[in-house]
Amino acid sequence: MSNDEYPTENPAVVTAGLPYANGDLHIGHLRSYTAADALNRALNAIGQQSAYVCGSDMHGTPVAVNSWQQGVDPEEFALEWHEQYEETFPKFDVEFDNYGHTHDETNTELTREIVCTLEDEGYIYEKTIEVAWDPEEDQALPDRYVEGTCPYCGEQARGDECDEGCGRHLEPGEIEDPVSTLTGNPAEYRKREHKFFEVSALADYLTEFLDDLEGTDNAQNQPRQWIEEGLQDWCITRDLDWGIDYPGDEAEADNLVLYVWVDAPIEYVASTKQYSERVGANTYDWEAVWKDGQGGVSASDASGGSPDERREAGGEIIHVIGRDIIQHHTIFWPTMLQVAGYNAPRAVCATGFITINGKGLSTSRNRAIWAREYLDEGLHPDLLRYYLTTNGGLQQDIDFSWEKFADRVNGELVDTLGNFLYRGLLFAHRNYGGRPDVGVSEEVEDRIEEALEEFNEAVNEYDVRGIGTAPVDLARFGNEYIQRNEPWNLVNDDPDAAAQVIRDCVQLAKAIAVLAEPVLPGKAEAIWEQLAEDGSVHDAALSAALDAPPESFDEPTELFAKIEDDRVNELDAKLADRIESTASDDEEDANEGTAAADADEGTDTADDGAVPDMEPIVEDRISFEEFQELDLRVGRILSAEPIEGADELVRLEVDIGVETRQIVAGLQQLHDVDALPDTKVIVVANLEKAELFGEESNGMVLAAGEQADLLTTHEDAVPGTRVR
RNA sequence: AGCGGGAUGGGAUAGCCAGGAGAUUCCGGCGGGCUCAUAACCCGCAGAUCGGUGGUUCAAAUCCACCUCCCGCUACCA
Repeated sequence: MSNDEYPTENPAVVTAGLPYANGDLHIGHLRSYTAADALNRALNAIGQQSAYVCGSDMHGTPVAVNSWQQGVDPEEFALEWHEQYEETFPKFDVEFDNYGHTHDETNTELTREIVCTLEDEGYIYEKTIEVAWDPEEDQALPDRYVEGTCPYCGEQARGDECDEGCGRHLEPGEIEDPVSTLTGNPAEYRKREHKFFEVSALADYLTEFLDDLEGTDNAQNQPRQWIEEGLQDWCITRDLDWGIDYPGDEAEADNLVLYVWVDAPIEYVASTKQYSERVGANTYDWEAVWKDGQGGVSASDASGGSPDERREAGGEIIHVIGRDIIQHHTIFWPTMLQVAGYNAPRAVCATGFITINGKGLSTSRNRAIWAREYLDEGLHPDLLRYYLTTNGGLQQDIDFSWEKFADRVNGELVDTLGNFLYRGLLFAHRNYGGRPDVGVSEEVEDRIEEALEEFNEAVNEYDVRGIGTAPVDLARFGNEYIQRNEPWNLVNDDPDAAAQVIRDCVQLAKAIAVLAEPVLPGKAEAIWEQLAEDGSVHDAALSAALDAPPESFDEPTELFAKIEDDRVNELDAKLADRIESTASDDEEDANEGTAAADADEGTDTADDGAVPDMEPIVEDRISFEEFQELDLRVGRILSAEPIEGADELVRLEVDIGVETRQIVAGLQQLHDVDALPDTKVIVVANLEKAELFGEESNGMVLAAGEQADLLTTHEDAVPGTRVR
């Protein structure tokens, strides 16, 4: 690659993060696919050769677990999702030049080849670790395939994480009393050889890589921190039978499969390769992009040449991803590429998250706008593309609500852009049958050139928002221009001047079509047709914005329709109902009170700040007997001292009458520790023991809220008195 | 708590990396204009000490330090 301004001499590739073949697509996904799609289209428009590739991520434990639970073959399971994605993307005009999947032959072969190179280069080593094993099925139990007891807190936990207890990450082999989630049988531990990729040896390379990396700030700053903290080597194999077999006879016999994050990013390369093979290397050469265009590089050449030299030669690799997978794209992936002798990415653009009505998107709570649902509503894809790409900067979190959506669509697309095009072209058609036969005025030509320049700058800064707002800004100018010149009066007073103004408007319309193509491809094509232009706007270069449109064209039609308030309310109500019903399925009538109120009032007051930051009262009532299970006692703090190395934790000796307990509490920064002794407190005496920072905590001291306001007694109840 | 990302007129956003004109645009409010156009469009007004405090500088929204609050990740939330 280069760090030269686009367009460069090298071919470019834009990739979007692979969708995981395990669930429906929603607007969170769509945000990065539409952004990357727009970026790719814009690159092409400014004359940069560029391809847009992606594919479905088929492997990994979740697919294995879910398909197994449904009793279907994992390949079949994942392929079904893959096919759905493949059908859905074009409906949003997300046009991949190639869309493959990680289980196809190209990716499988390429992955094995790359892993072999990593081995040959000496960056892979074996290490024996203990893994859980189901003796009956004679199968290893990675990650979520095993449950058991957390060795730290005694809670029920998953193989890789104590998810309901202390939250600790668990290394393979740590969990006690392991049980197979497949059969429910007790699992045993077996020693297994696994492969590790020596990421830690490449810290210097990564630092250098990050210095040149373009894209969003977060993709550059986060990994710097991880490097400073020290990089861990990366276990790249799993005991699974779903995935790409680890190359080599011995490993294959062992049933070792590559960790899903090894083969997933390689799909970027594989997908580019498939595209290249389909159109021919003369048209698009994947090796020129990913290798260095010098006819392939052997591993030894790769490590020999300086990174700079290899960069100059290769293509412009641009990754668009979600913020949650920065680590994979800025640590693991570039080190793999480097060792395997491939080119480094030029840019990593990490998008922010999306909230719905101000709350976090949650697929399990059904708080999401699903891709299919949006289409079923009959809404034009360009509307959502526009909203998602122009609402804020790429790395900003953005909020979605139907109200905001309608607001932007109506104000910017309908009133500004749509209305300018319609009034201008209608005027032109009625009075001149098309484009008046005069040249463009200098003012308008200058303004269009300025717009093209801004567009070009936006592309160079990966500023998708700027790409999307460029046509709207130009339309805004158009409205101001036509208003200022009043051609409807000039038609009678000064026909030549009128013709000039309308000529300018027609040119602006054409420029808008060209500028709108990346974000509003469907609507841009419609403008193109209204102008009776030949060919497709998708193939038009940016410079076409200044070429004269055809002399005659038909009566234009309105490009966009307003989204009326009723429609917004309807969409909003549907969303609210759906979230509501999902919630009630889950937790019965936990939200009964508010649900009833909402049903009557519509959705206006549903979520808005009516309730301050207080947590709602838990609606599920417990019985008196259940309450009795809590053994609450009055206690008196005898001593308190900070725990070394912990910021908040204090070790307390508490007299609870029958005995003295050691209890660890998070009070250090909220209380004067020296003043704690002799304070009376309320203790949960029968809470199970926990270990924090190596200290046993035998019970829990009650305190209210963030400030840890300690609960105490009002009169003189003695330690040990039961609270009821 | 550590680390990232934020904080800009009533709401939402741009500008910050490469410091200097009246701080951008959208929604909303007020007043006016136009009538070609989808009650659309245009003009004007009100409204921001650019989260706070210091510092660097001739000059700070922009750079530096510290702090406060929000959002994520991680977590010592027993």
